[in-house]
Amino acid sequence: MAIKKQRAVRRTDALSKERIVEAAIEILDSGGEGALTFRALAAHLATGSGAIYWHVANKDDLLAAATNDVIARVMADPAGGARPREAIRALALGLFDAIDVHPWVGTQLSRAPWLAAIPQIFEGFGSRLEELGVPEEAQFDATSTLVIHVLGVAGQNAANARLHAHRTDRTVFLGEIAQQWAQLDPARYPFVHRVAAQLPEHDDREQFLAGIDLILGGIGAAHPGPSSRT
Amino acid sequence: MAIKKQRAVRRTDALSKERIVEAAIEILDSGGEGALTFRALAAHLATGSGAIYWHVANKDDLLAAATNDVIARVMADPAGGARPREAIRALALGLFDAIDVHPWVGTQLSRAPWLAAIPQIFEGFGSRLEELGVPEEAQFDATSTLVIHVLGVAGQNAANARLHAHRTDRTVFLGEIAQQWAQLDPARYPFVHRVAAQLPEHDDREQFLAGIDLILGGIGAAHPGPSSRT
DNA sequence: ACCTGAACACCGTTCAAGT
DNA sequence: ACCTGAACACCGTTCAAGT
Repeated sequence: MAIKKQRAVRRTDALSKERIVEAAIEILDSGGEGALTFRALAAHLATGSGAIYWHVANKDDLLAAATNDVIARVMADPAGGARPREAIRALALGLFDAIDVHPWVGTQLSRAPWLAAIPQIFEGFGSRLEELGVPEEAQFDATSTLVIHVLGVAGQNAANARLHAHRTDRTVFLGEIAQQWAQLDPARYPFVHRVAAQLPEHDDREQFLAGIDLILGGIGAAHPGPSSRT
Repeated sequence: MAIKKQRAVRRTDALSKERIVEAAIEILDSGGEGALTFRALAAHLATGSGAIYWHVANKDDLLAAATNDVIARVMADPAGGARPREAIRALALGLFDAIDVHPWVGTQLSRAPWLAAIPQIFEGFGSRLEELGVPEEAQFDATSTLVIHVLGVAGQNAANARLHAHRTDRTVFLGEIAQQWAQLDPARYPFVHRVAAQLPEHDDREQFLAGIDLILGGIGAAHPGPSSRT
C-alpha cells in the first residue's frame, strides 16, 4: 500500500527540476552550448516548452543549477588527508578536468560570480591556505588569485571548445592560431614569434598546473610558513 | 578641385567599418552588451540593418573589431623606459582600467582567444619577462599565467557589470552576495564566512594587482634573475 | 559599389486552456 | 498542481530590389 501511494505521488515520468537539469546537462555535453534551447529540452523530455517553466525560473536559473551540479560533484571528492599544497593542486586539477569534460561549465563560471559554486571553490582553496600558514590578512587576495586562475582557464577552454565543435582536431585548430601568430611582424612581436611554435603541442593541463604552482610559489615567497620551508 | 573630388569620394555620412565599430562601442558603453543589436545600430547610423553587413561579416566580427580597437589603444600607451617589473604592472593596470570602463571587452576577451588583441597582450607581458631574465623554457607558462589572470578578472568584472546595470550601487550588490555567503553553514564554510565581511569594501583593482604581484613573486622565486636580487 | 528594408528562421518567455 | 502548445516580442542574417 505504501508502495502504491508512493507511485501515485511520484510518477516515473513526472517532471522535476532534477530531471530537467539532468536532461539539460546531457544536451549541453553532447551538443554544446548552442544546442540547449527550451524547444530541444522539451522534445527531449517529451513535454511542452512551457512545462519547464513550472520547475525552473528561466534559462539562467537552469544553467546555474546545471553548473552547480557539476561543481558540487567535484567538490564532494575526498581529496582526503593530503597535505594542503597537494590538496590545492588536486582540487585545481579536479576542477580543470570537470570543465574539460563540460566546457559549458567554464562559460557559466566566468559569467556568473554569484553562483553557489563560487563560494564552494573559495572555501576549497582558502581553507587549505589557512592550513598552509598563510596569514589571515593575505588569505583573501591569495585565494582570489587561485580562483581567478581556475575561472580564467575555464573561460578560455570553453571558448576553444566552441570552435572545436566543427573541427577535426585540437592540434589543427591550435596550429591555425600559431600560423596567424607566426605571420605577425617579427620586429614588433618577437616573443609571440618564439612562442608560436610551442602553441600547437603544448599541454593545456600542464600549463594550467604550472600557473597554480607559480601562484603557490608567490604565496610561499611572500609568506614563508612552516610547511614551505625547504 | 582636389577638395571637391575628395568630398565626392568620401562623403561625410558614408558608412565604413570604422564608423560602424565606433557606433557599436558607443552603444556597448552606454547601454551594455544587451543593447547592441543590428536594429539599434542601424537606427543609430540612420541606415538599414542590412547595410551593416556590407562592411562587417557578422556580429562576432563586429565585436572582435570593437574589442581589438580598445585593446590596441591600451597597448599603444608608451609605458616608456620603466623597468620590466614596473612595466608589467603598468600594462596590467592599463588593461584592467580599460576593461573597467568597457566591461563588454572583458566578455569578449574571455570568449575569443583567437582575437588579434590576444597576441598583443602576450607580447606585452612576454617581452618584459624576457628582460627580467626569465629563462626561455619558462617564459611561455609564466606569460600565459599573467594573461590568464587578466582575462579571468576581465570576465568577472564583465559579469559584475551585467548585474550592476539595474542596481544602485556596487557596494550594495557586493553586500547582497556577502549576505548570501554569510548565510552558508559556518561549519562547512569557515573560510567563506571570514571573507564575506571583506567582500563589500574590498578594492577590485588592488586585489587584481595583488594577484599580479603574487604571480611575479612566484616567477622570481622559481627563476631568480639579476633584477630580482634583493 | 553600396544601401534599403521586408522576410526568414529561430530564440526565450508568457499565458489561456486543459487535466 | 501541473502540463500543453500556440502566440508574442525580439533576435541575427539574407536577399531581391533599388541607386
